[in-house]
Amino acid sequence: MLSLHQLRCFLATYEHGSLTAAADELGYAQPSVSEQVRALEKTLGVPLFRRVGRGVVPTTLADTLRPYAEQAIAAAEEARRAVQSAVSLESGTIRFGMFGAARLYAGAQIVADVLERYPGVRVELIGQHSNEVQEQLRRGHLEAAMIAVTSLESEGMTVIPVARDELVYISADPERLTSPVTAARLAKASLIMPETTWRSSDSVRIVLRRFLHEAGHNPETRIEVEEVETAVDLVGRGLGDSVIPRGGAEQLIPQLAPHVGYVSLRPKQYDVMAIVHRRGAVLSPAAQVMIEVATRHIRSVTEPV
Amino acid sequence: MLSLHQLRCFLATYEHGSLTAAADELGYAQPSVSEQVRALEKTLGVPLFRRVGRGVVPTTLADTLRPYAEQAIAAAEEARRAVQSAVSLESGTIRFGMFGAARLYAGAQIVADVLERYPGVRVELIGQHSNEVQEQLRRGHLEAAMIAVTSLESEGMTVIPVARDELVYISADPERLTSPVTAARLAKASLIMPETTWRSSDSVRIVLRRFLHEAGHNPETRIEVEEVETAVDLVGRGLGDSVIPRGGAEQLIPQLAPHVGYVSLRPKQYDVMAIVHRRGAVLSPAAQVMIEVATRHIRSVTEPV
DNA sequence: AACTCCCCAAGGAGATTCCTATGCTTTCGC
DNA sequence: GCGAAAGCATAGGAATCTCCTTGGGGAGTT
Repeated sequence: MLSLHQLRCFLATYEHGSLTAAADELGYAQPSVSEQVRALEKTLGVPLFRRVGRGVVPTTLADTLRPYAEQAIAAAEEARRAVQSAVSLESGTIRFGMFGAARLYAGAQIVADVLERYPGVRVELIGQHSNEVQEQLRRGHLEAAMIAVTSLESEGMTVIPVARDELVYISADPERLTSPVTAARLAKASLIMPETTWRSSDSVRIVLRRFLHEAGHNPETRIEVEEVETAVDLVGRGLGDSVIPRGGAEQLIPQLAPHVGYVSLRPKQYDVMAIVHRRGAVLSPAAQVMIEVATRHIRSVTEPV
Repeated sequence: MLSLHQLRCFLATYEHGSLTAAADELGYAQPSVSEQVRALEKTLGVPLFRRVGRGVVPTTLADTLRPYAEQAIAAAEEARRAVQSAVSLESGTIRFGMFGAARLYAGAQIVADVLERYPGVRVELIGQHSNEVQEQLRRGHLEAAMIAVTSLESEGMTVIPVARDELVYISADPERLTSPVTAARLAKASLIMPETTWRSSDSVRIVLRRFLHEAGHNPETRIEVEEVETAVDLVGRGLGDSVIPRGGAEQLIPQLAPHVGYVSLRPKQYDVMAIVHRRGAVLSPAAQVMIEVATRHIRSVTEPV
């Protein structure tokens, strides 16, 4: 009989390409994992891995199985959370994924709002960056999240756009802010971009890449930093310009670099924020509360999609 | 640890409002179901049923849990079905290795044939060059492949020759095509050879090296290119001659360099194509299908071994 | 009050899980 | 090449889990 335990062992093995590594991760001895995987292969009646010298290699049947296994485990994981949070709306923890830049909008206020409505709960806002959050969603470690997306399609996920924020060009030089910035001008600009660690998957970067490519240009940045705050600061010192969401600009410029200004791109470009959760998931009351509050706040400081 | 078995017992109990009835349905004794449900309540740390005189009544927490339990069980059920249907070739992926030059024979047609026979499957033909494919076989990333070989012995591999294709000398100069080319003449020719990256291990090169060495000559090429197409094109411009499989010549000359002709070597030399897989491996149905189709096609455009 | 239905508890047989130790094959570094 | 290392399989035994049977108790029913 198929069991979750077998599926867990299977997935760990699939991801590591190794029984030993899987056993390590799961905290078991190698033969135990080996036994579970073999039992799974037996109940399904098909080989899932080829044993080859060093390590194991998934067969195409393993590829077929994987998404189902993930879904089963995620459902079990969510079951646990749902029950916990059903108890907890009076006394437990509400956990919700949110991209780091959310602090530029209304992070603290969201928490305050939830706490006012449910005085007994503990609130956790998880996540540094949209991509990290998405990974945690996929693995079922998070139930739902509000993140920046570049596509409304994501394998196995439901994406509900909530709001969008315009990307604006910021500069300390008023000369460059007299008219909207085209792709051609942007390509020539000396850019300071944040989120270096996520550079290949950061939503602002992706939008800009698309923007430039369509006009036949290639994106190139002059300075790479991690924090949006740092980027704005450097722009303030005249070391270059940058492109950030308008919400970030309005929030940060007055306190970090008052003489910096901003102007639209032409055509206007947007960062889209969306609620994301596993497709078909039943959302817990706690998640629904968070979604409602977060959506309301984000909408109050941005424009509708 | 949460298990599917517990969830199954929970659901049956939830639906019947009775442990006895659930046990009946599941084919267990009543205390067994009772134990599973109790274990589930313990791992979740919440009560799922109130025991009232006659039968049991789900709590609101049980209501919360139910959809997740159903989803987890459904996912497991679907996993089983998906794997079954993949193994019966109704769906799933067929992955097969094949050397790049296969496109000169019947690459696309092979895929079309498999798809016609198994409309639900996805087909992946992996590989740029025979040597790269062999490496993937060795590492177990591929189950079986059709490649060009120069030896029927390969460490740990089973090699089943399928067909051979003659190597022909191609030239834009009709003078040089009046009689079969001997090793002595070939050694003096100004050669344009493809597959530069694989030059030391390319099967055509190896066959030619052998051919020349036996007659006491050393191979030397004038121009090195990557693509067979490029080589044929250059031969068409009179920059030199080349040696390629006859299948490639027949395919490419009419479209790339119509006035180029070809002639045999003396003695005739051959490129041998073979099915290769790890020694002792039991081949999946998918691999067998690919082998059958690929063999049939290759044979239809070449001569038997 | 007796009966019935249905749950819980206890105890034991059998299966499963998980460990350690060991052997075998492949791979890697010298 | 050849020894060392990595990694999976096998074996055997201890612990745990599963599932059974039997028996007890509470709550409706007659």
